[in-house]
Amino acid sequence: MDTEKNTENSNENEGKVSRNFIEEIIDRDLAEEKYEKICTRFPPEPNGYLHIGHAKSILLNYGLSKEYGGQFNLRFDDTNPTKEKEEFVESIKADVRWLGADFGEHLYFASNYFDTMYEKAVLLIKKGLAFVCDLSADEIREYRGTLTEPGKESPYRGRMIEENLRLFTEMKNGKYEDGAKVLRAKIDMASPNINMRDPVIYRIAHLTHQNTGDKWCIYPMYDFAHPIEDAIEGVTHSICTLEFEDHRPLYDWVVANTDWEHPPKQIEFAKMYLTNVVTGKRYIKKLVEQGIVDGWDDPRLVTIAALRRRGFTPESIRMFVGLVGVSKANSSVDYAELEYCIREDLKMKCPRMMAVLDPIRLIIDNYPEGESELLEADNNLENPELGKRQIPFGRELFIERDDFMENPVPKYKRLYPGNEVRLMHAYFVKAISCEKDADGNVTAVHCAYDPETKAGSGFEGRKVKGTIHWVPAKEAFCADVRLYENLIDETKGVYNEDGSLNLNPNSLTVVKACLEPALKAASAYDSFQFVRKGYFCADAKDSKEGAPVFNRIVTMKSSFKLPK
RNA sequence: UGGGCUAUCGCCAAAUGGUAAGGCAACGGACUCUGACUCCGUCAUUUCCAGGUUCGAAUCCUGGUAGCCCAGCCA
Repeated sequence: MDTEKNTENSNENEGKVSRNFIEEIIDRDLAEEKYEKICTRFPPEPNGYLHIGHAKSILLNYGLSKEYGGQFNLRFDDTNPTKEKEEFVESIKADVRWLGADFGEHLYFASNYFDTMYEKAVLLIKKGLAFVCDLSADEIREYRGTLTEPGKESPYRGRMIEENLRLFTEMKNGKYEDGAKVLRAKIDMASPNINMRDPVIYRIAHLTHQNTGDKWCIYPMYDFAHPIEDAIEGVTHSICTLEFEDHRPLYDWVVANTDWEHPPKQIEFAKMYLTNVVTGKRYIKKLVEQGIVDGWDDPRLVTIAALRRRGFTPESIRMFVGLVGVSKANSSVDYAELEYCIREDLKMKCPRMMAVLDPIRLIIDNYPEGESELLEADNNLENPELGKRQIPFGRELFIERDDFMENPVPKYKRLYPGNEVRLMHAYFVKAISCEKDADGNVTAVHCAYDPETKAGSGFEGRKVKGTIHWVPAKEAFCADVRLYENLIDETKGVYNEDGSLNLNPNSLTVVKACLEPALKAASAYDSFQFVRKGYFCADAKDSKEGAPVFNRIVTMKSSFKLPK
């Protein structure tokens, strides 16, 4: 397993011309012998499901640890019991593993460090660098000043160390109500960086924590807790997103004043957005809570769970993350880039079955009535290792409605009266005529086949320009499948004034599709491709009784546009 | 309007004073048992703008402009 991963990694790095800015920082640190071994971490708060944006962070951190022979930790940043749920820690662990970021034994919880954090807070008080403040939340906000004006000092700022120590102990012991007091770092109320204006580092909250239960009624704030968590674990490079840049001075202040032998260092990179997709945990959460989507794994979402359900492979996501790179410029990556990755990954490794989404009947007039035969087809013509399957073939088939045109447009090379095409894995057929209903819609096409042209027979007599897919009319079975043409449009103003969401999941259609019999053995095929239809996802949730369970994506570029 | 950060092709993204990589998308063409795949070709005389320094600037300097982030006892 390990060797497999290593070769994978080295392959990915092959041909890599430049290092990203984080690698440069690490190279420099290593050259200066600041660290012997590097350690990175992914520190989610367990308050939702992971999405594609997190995948970038996970894989970045994991990749770095691999590249430098270091360590990778998964640490739950569970310092705020109001938001966190057990359900989410399980899903996050599963998703991280699924992505291939192996954290081994290095699974940690920030809440397990509460004792140390408390001691470090006491240490700050003893150093005269922290004080207990009785101001209310509103008062603290007022005293903080604004973006353009400095703040003013809290009247409690000058409390004696002994008093602070006593008060803080009392806070811990539950003597005070929520909000009555907080512990604040004593830094600089006039700092142009608001984070440095005596930030709150501990608050009172009489809540049961999912991990520590009722042991604590005071909880550390992110800015205080995070650097300590990193330091405790020996994290060397604490990689986070851009919005924490302003917090770095505070991060460094905490690290510097709480006495660590090997201080960690924070590095920020830009979050990744995908075009036309709702990224962002808060928005996804809203969609789920408002019932606009089926759940956290609704295939229209870009949560890891949804991508998995829709058929994306871990490999494809790793490729994607590698392709988009890391920088400090805000960016929105085209969804096509993700699709490229899944196509690329699935191309060789999944069987390609035939399915017809919008069927019309194809009648082979010169095929003997009542007869049928079994044709042998490669599951993937580019990869013989995937084996072969048998497909029943007979006088009547279904083909795709738009694979026939009574009056073809210029350059059309599929079926039209007088034109001959190949039926995939079968014979050449030449269209003769068509039947229509009262509204003029084509309902059936009559054609003649040439027995000489059987697939695999080595027939070289003549060539055809088009090949179309089909399904045997008698043996094919129908299933409801869902089509996801597009995800959800992220328009401006995702939220309305009243807090409701201004989004429409406009992209889901349930379609009756005719599937080839081989798909009935669904367990044998966990993925298949379907051509010329954009992408196509069959999802178990809406399948009718007896329908196979598909859980894989089908994606293919559709590139033929009818000339106007 | 205080502070922090960022601007290189439609979208990502390299280039670290030596003459604008690469990928996605797009567009031509070849091939084809799916108009896919594959292959070949095209796609920034110019790096947000304006000046300056230099033999030489995306890179350095000066001055603008635009975008993102920060005033939770959230992370």
